[in-house]
Amino acid sequence: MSIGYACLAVAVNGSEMKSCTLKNANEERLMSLIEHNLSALETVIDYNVLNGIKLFRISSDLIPFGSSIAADIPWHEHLSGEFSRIGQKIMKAGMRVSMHPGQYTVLNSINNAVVERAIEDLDYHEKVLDALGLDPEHKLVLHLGGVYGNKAQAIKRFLVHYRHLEPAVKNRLVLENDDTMFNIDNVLEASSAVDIPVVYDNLHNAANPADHAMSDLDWINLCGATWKRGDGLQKIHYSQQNPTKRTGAHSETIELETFLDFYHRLSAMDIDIMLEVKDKNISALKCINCVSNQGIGALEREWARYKYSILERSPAEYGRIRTLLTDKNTYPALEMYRLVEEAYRTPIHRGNVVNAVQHVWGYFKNKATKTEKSRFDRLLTKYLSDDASLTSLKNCLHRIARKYKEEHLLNGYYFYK
DNA sequence: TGACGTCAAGATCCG
DNA sequence: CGGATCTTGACGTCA
Repeated sequence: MSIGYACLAVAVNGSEMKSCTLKNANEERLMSLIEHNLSALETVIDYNVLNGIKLFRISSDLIPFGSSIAADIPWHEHLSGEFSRIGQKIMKAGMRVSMHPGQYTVLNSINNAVVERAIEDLDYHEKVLDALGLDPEHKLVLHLGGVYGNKAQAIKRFLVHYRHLEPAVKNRLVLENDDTMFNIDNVLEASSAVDIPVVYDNLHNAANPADHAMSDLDWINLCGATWKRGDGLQKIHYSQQNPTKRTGAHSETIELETFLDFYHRLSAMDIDIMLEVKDKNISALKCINCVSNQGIGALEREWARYKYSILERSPAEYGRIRTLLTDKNTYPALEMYRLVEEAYRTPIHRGNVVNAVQHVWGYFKNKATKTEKSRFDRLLTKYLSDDASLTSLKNCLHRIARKYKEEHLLNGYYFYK
């Protein structure tokens, strides 16, 4: 059982992907972007290994225009050493990765050109996982596509096109229910015709349920049967509704209570859970640390990252968590994250913000230049009189932290959450 | 024709 | 000039 997150890591220095617009793309530029992105990927993989995260989705943006203009660039040969090194790290850590072509990859389109591009896109994704040297347990997640007024026909067309895919692609392909068109029943029907494993997405199911209602657990059990030997553990997507956005929109963070309730209903099922949530690795670590004992050290590392963003909201919670972690013979993960969530529910008060800002400034006050100090002072004054946003004040500190390479601050959540 | 989702690039505005 | 903030881009379907 692994819990993971998708595509990008928050507050992980050097993990950012780069891209360019189509009109600025040329072979040289793309190649340098690819080199950069591959190194960013390695940074994320290293971070995952270090933090015990064993499930991760690689961003489709790894190779910009990977299925169109970059398809002619032999990046996998130029960078074969890097790819296989990263792949080795993934395998050695027992990490499982995946990729997920988005809503615009439509294999069942009624437009042949769109189908062609979908095939090229799948080939591209397969090429990345292949370059990493990963076996078919590392999956490619796909949606069925469009309905075009006739679901049965649309599924039929998907199956026809599916049968013509490269075997390597077929070996990795898994299908997911979507939040507007093909519900989990539709996907299971398509799956049964050609034996494609099915990824159950709980929020998509809530937004777009099957005709006959069943519990998450029952659907997960049904989908479990579609995962065969060689496919690896059954995989599901888990997310929570964002209360301020449209139905089906992912939440900012995973609420522990709700997640644990879901998780415990799975009881002893050995499945991989991909979280789809805005704060990515932050929620993944929270969930991982709460479902198994990762050692008090893991909690201490988390506390080091949360520290100033908790202080910014609630000095009381800050004090409680500190006290909680003093006994090194315990593993108070649940209590710690409950206090963290409580602090994040606390409305932000200017006094607490300034207190946290001053703590962070403490890292630089002896080495900052005159200009940096006066800029900081000026912004702080303006913030106090409501003439500057908290964001600009924190961005100012973030810049200084980058300049002086304050890893402790750069790896913390303060500048990001 | 706009909305949908996603992220970073690009453009523009501000002091 | 640097930094903050808005807009665009790239993808395809559907209302």
